[in-house]
Amino acid sequence: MTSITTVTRAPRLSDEVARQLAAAIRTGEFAPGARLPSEKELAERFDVSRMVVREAMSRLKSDELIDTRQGLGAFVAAEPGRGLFRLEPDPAAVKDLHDIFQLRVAVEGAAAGLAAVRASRSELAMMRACLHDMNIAIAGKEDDVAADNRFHATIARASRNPYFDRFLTFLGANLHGSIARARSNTAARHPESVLAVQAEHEAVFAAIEQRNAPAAEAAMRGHLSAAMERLGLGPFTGSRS
Amino acid sequence: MTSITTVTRAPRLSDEVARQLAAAIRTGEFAPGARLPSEKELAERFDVSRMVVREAMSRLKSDELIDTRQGLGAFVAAEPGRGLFRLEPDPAAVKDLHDIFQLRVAVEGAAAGLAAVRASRSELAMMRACLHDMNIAIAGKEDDVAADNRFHATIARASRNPYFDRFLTFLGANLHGSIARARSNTAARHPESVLAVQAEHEAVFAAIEQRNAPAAEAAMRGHLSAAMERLGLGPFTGSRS
DNA sequence: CTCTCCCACTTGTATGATAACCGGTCAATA
DNA sequence: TATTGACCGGTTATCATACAAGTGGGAGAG
Repeated sequence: MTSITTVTRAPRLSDEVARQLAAAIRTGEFAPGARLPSEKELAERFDVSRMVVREAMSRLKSDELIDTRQGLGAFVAAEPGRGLFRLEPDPAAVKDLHDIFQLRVAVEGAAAGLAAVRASRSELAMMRACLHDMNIAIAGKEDDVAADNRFHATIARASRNPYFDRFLTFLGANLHGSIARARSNTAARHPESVLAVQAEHEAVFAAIEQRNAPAAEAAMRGHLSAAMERLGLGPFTGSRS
Repeated sequence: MTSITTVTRAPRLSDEVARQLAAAIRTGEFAPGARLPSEKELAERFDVSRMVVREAMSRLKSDELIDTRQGLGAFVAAEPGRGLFRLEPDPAAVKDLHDIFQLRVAVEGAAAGLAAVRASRSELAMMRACLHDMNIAIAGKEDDVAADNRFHATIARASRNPYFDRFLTFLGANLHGSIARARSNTAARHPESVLAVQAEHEAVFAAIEQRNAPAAEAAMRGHLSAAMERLGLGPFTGSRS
């Protein structure tokens, strides 16, 4: 046994049914407003029990793809997928990571601009503390990723717009795993790049502290664009003030 | 009977169970990685059948809040809610609409910047056609909302970043309904504001056509910020180049 | 003590039954 | 004729039970 790998666990039937129904809806096979076949009929067509169909439908309801009414049937939602944003990037596809990161650059840049206008005294202090922690780590030839994340999270919160905060948290969660993998491929961080990163952080903070929104946005974009290139995801290729 | 209203339809049990479980997970009552009580136990605790619990669990699985393994049980996901972004604004809360619109300003501004760099000839032609249609409508004292939407959609597509495109479509779908309601509250659009809107559109297009990314971003932000104020959602209060 | 087998527990799936609900038919009635 | 109201077939919502399949631990053999 030379090439052992994780076994492919038998997929749950309801997953498969949900997948197929969702695909049929998204491709327009079932148009918005149209009525789906009854559970009984779907169960026969897929050759599964009605239970399985119901569980699949339950998921589609949760995703707001369909809408069921007792006694009437199940109907494709007027706007399938409204109210729900999902991103399932191919972790191997650099293009996907690049595109998602680009979205983050745009949003977090704007968040920094808002933070420059709105950050409270205590939030500024928190940012300063993060910079301090990172400096200490650098002096000890280490890399305080936690403080880095805290710094960015504080700025997002300081935007005083919960949707910026939530969306950046969301994007971050999706990028973290993929980035960690991408980073392990490239060589370890150059020791001098740590200093560059810290300089960028200082620039962002300085602009926020001075309440200079355009400068804060530009600095954050510069920082994240540089981060993209350091990760081998290519340049931002967007507008730069 | 002076104040008749629609009756409150009895909520589905699985909805309620899913809601309570999701709340328990999000508040940390069930920590990430922790094992949930068995379906049987939950069924007894909620005093419902096991099916209802299973349907609720199915939805939580779909939202990536939990993860079940046959024979083992159900476990809270390591990062509950990762891979899923939902916004359920209170349509009556102006603050929510303001915040979401602000996010749109940031993202669509960046999309315009990217479009200035990347838009193809045919996409430029499409934008021009939309402007033309809107001008015709204005001449006839009408308001071509469809062309307006097409114009914005084309720019999003021209960013050549599918995530910008998808996210803006998502935000648009969520804002449309609320905006329509908000607009009906205020008086109908001033006739002169239509001209202002068109001037803003022309400015955005001109910058894109000239491949001037910063100008395109600034113009789009200006346009959308003005739109926010026209809708009575307050100013953008962010960075402005 | 170690190894193996078995069993309790859990989720996944199937089946059948009942209740609630909906739209339409159609006869009874004013 | 027009309105009402009971009824019917079909559909979803819920329940109950049973069995299959996967997991982990513990009893018992060696």
